Amino acid sequence: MAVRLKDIARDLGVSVVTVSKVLRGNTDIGDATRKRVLKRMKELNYQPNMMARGLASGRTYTVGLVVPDLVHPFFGEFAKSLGGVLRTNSRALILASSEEDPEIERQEIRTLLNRGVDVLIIASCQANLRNFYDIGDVQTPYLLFDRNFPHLAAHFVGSDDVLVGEMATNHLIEIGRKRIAHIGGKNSSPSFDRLRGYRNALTAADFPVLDNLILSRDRVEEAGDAVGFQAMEELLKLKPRPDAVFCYNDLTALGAIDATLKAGLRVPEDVAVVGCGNLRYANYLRVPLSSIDHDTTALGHAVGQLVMELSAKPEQEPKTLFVPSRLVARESSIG
Amino acid sequence: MAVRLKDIARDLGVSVVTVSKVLRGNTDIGDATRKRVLKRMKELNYQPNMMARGLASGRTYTVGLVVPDLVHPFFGEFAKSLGGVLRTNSRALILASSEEDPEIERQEIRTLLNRGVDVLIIASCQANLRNFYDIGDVQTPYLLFDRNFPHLAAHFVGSDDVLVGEMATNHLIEIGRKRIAHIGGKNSSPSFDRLRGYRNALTAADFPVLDNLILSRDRVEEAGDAVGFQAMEELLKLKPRPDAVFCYNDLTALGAIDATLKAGLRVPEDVAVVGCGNLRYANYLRVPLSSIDHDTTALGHAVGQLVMELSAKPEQEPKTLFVPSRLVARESSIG
DNA sequence: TAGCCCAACGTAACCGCTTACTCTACCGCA
DNA sequence: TGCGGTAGAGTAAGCGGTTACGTTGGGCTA
Repeated sequence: MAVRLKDIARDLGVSVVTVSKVLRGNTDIGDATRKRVLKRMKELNYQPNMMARGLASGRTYTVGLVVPDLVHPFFGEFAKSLGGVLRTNSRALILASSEEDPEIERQEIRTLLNRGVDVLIIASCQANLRNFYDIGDVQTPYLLFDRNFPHLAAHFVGSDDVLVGEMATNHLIEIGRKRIAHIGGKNSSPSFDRLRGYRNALTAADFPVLDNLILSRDRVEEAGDAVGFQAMEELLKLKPRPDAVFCYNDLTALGAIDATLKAGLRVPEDVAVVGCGNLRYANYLRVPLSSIDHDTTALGHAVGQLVMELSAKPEQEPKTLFVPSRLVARESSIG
Repeated sequence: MAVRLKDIARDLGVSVVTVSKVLRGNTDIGDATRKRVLKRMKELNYQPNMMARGLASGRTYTVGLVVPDLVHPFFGEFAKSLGGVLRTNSRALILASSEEDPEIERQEIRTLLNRGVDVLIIASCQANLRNFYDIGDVQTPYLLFDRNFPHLAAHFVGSDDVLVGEMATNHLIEIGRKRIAHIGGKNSSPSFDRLRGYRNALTAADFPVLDNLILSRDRVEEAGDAVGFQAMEELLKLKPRPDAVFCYNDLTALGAIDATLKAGLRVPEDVAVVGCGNLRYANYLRVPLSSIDHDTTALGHAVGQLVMELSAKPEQEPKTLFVPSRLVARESSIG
């Protein structure tokens, strides 16, 4: 059986409360007693029972994370980075995957709240704010990452996706492309914002924003390659056809490149492609992919930081934190 | 504040125990009472407090998972698949990443045990059994996956890695290769076993097993591409040089292919390459990669299954479960 | 020397739920 | 008619901590 406070108290002839106070660094314990208690804890390798502590104190030293898809390298890297921060702060991470299904997401959020997580971290796949709202009856602090709800006064940590869209598009402009298309997503703030960035960049360069060069598609996260392939096929039918495309993410870009090559065209000579996410294997692809890198590690650290702040002081003015992104140019654009 | 059993009991004029019994499906409650209780639970959207339940019952409906690296798609996919099974069984998943560091791993295991997980799932990065052993003082059931300790009587779910090695090597033999090399790992059961499979296959085909064609390297998981690159450079210096290589994993294979191409040789004409893991992007690589697919989804399901059995009946004869793997041949071997 | 305060520790209640028993009718049966 | 059995409920005691207050005794001040 595990060692309990009671065991230590008995061994030392003090009360459980005294031991508990030592454990939590309470100051009203004498130095001699404190040392004896600490010594005995070491000896017995005492480990507090988190459930008991959680029940009594209302704090669990646990944070919940809900992501849409663990397979997505972005979320994997994020979880890893976040986990590191939490570990050094003695917090455990309860993980839930929503599989990009809003209903599952709500269920998972409920579950995590029942388990009494101190803070909830969510990359929500809800299409809109309303669906998300009914987590609002709890006072557990939460923060959004990657995907934001613009009109929700919540903490947010993520990329500045407008900037991301601008960077990618500007890059294509700078390498001399004239007809730049965009294959985007739907129903998520990164989709909207990257598209907005794309428009901004074109406008700033006095390029026309052509509706038929903008394709917004569903399922870009789960089946991006197929979606990108099909979207690119459509774009290539246009006359004149685009000479560049900014894709919502790397998977979409892979599909787009595939379609381009299958059509007998060259990347980047005929069509330059920029993706988003900078996946680990970008260098080993048929055409090494130019991509926007999100610095997921920094993102994880930033979120971890905020989580610690929130668990110390739950009520705070909503903060928005942008983690800088950068373009990594490879052969798909600068062949 | 959240709804408690007490609230429901008060509303209905029954005792807390009665409500608790209904909640757990205890049979000694009358039908009328049961219905009233259930109705009120629905109305108030009652959600049991897992910490209280855990504390009182010793069962938490929580399982702990320790993986070496979340970024590795294998573990990401596994966690996703497992998470699905657990969700349908109302279990939560606490995730810990050991970063391939044995010390962190032990720390995480301790943490998870303190939190009272019902079952512990581990892909251990301990180099040997001894380091792993001191989790043995607890009676929390645990199961190993992916990486086994041959002499530990523990539950194991994973691939039959000997078979994996044989399949990969046989494939290379079947396409007519004569000098088949192996770039392998160190200190993990998959490394040993895949190497053994490689030897088996060669021997069965009356091929010599040449030591200079076998390179066992550290860090194949975290930095596989660099490791593979360097190892391949070495192999290519041999005279005569190998005409095929079976790599421990896909990342290693990517590095190996890279080195081969950089040396001015062709894949697969001069050197055929087979990897392991069948990563999602295998099709989009410079040279689409032949690889052994592990069916991670099935693995997750199998583990989930066993977890449920163990949480119902913790003491069981250790089981070993192999999930079938299959070869997916692509251009890196059958160009 | 009375009075007070504070350091150092203890008491009791409680967090929300489960577990093992106890209690009370009421029924059937000999 | 009396007894045991049983269905349907309740009681009490924890699980291992924490929290808000008490309680001590000794040193200091006036």
